Amino acid sequence: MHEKFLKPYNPKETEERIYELWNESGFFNPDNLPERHQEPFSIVLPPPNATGTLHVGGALMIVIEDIIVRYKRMKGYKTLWLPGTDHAAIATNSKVEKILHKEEGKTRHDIGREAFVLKVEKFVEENRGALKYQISRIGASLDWSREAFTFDEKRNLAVRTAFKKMYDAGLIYRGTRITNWDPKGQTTISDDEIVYTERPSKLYTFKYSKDFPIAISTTRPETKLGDTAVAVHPNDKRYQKYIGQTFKLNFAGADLELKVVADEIVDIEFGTGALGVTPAHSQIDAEIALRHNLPSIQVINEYAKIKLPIPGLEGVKTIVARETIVAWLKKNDLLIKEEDITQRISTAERTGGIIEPLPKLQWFVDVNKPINNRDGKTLKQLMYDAVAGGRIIILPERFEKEYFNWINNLRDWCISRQIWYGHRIPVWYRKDEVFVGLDKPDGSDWEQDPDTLDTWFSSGLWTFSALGWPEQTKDLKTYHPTDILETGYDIIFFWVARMILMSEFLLGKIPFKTVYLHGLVRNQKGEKLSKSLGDNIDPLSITDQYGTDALRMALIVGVGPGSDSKLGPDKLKAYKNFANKLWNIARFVLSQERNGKLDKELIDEFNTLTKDITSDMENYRFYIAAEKIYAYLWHRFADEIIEKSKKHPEYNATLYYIFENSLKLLHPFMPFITEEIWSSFAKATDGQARLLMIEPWFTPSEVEGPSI
RNA sequence: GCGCGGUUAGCUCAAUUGGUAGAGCGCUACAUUGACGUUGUAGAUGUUGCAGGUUCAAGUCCUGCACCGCGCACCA
Repeated sequence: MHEKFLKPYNPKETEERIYELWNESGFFNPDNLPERHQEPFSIVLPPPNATGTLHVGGALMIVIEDIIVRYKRMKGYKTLWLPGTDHAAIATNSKVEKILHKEEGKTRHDIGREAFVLKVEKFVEENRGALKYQISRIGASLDWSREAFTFDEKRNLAVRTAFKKMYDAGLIYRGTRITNWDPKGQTTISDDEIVYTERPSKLYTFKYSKDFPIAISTTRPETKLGDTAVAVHPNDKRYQKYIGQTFKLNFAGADLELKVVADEIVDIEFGTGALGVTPAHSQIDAEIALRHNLPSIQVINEYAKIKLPIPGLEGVKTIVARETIVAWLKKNDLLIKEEDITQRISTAERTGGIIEPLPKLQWFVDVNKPINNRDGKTLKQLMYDAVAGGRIIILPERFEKEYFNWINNLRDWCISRQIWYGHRIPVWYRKDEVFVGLDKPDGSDWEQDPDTLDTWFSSGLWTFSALGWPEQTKDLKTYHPTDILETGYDIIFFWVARMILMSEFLLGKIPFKTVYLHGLVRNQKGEKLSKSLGDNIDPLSITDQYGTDALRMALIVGVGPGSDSKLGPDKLKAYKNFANKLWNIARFVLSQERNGKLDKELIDEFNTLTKDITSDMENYRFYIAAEKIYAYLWHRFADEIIEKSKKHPEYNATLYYIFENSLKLLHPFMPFITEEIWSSFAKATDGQARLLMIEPWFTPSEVEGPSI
């Protein structure tokens, strides 16, 4: 017996060595797998943010995918798991801006676009290495030779190509719309990047002036400086007589011309049943304005300050302006009511800035335009059909409903951002000319659009851009559509839906066959782990303390797809003990001579277990499979079968047989310790050193003869 | 408002298509220098949130309710 078994299992000493062994074997790369691996199987890694560090949620993602990939590889598939990182435009941009401000007290505008982008790129490069190390420590059997980055040369070509194709099909347009403006990040964001928070607020009911006959309610009196109409419901008897009339008046220093219009969208029950229409600062109001051909007055600028040249208000922050106007209303005896309400505030996901709806000239993806070469279907329909038609399965199933619900409410996707780090929009302008193409057109005076693209635009291409698209590579033909997309349920809209959109339109194919969604990992109190709370546990510190295999088990066991889980020391300790138990089982088995014949009854029992576990693996019930092999090894094999063999050495051959094959079943879950133990057993069996990682998955075979 | 999930042992959670409610941690007692960073043996704690219904049989299916959480919409 190897003397290593005389000491307790030491994960620290083992893990890096084993990972190196796997890496050097070349088997992470499907091209190097033995002959029996023919049928392809592929997963692309959801690329973690290049500037971030791996958190426990990221570790869960790695673990689930590694389990799937290791299982498929052992089953004999030509298995590719493709790694990459995401440039995460807004997140990275704002992170570097923060650092710049902290270290040099400067903004990006102080140092200029070029210098800023260089700074970001340097920062990203430094971080990617650290991230890659973290991922490998979790045991990820990723093919690093194919590593991609959402912002490298090839992916940039993919982005430009995608933009051009969509533009040519009329699916991308430029227009002035009410957008979600983030005053803090100084950029627009998409609807999905908004996070709602509740806060106490006041609902003011007032009259614009003494002579104006209708009172209205608002939570934002300061925007009323830009009102151009008052809308009422066509059936509302109270206001019938005013419909169509126009009133000129002065409101807090602003000269307003208010037309009374009738619109179905107005809720008779709300407030006074009349709605002050501010076309420049409300989505709904802009729609009303469009229907009634109303002018639009912009009140607020990009810094959330009053833009109008009104003495005492110009340049004042919106919140201050609100107080000023309320005071003016009170002074002029126009304020009728002031109620306390809870208001839902829109904030920007990345910066926390309060969203200011502003009319801006931006680029959009049209989700409702019929597409010629897709039977006149819209992008919305393409997204819908892929899932509704069963070509893509979402697990757990309930998320399919959320997916459909999201699509039904989907509006055009704003894809341009005013930040500097990201894929530059491939559009050039010269006077009144607009050129959309892969590269700058010939001739002078062309200027490229200063904006960059929403990071999810490039992420949406990931399943095929990572495989080389637009070039028709061998990898693309072999591995696309990918088999499984595994990610957190929190980015189903951001990412999963956008990938389906892009792949369906650009390739006419689904990007993946199955979507497996995992839940959030929470701390022991059940709170969401967040960086701001400071409890964002580094998975590597857990690995150091308990071993990676224990971390993997603790993350997996008892956690079904889509459900949130808690991670605490108790669970980690339990699986650390299991690793040690396994180590001692190995020590005991190795100390026995391989005597006797196989016992039919015990082998039959083990065969049944194997069939169960295999079926669990095939049906994505990893959390159950892991628990079964754990319970069997400890409480059946160690507690009963080994104990029995102590009095009956003729069982020893059976011990070897079951334990060696158990290592295969356990390997996807606890790859390090099983590989380490296997190395001692493989030699004991036939003197050949083989990696457990590419051993064929155990297939039950009948044992002849009676039980011992 | 529309929709989804949860409610099971002191705690954290399982229970694959309906078939005697389980695990880990914790707790109690006993054993043990044992292959074991201990581990093993035995044990206690449950009207599976509440009220009905279907069924030979319900944690699981149906109806209603309560509480916790989430998504989307509205948010003047």
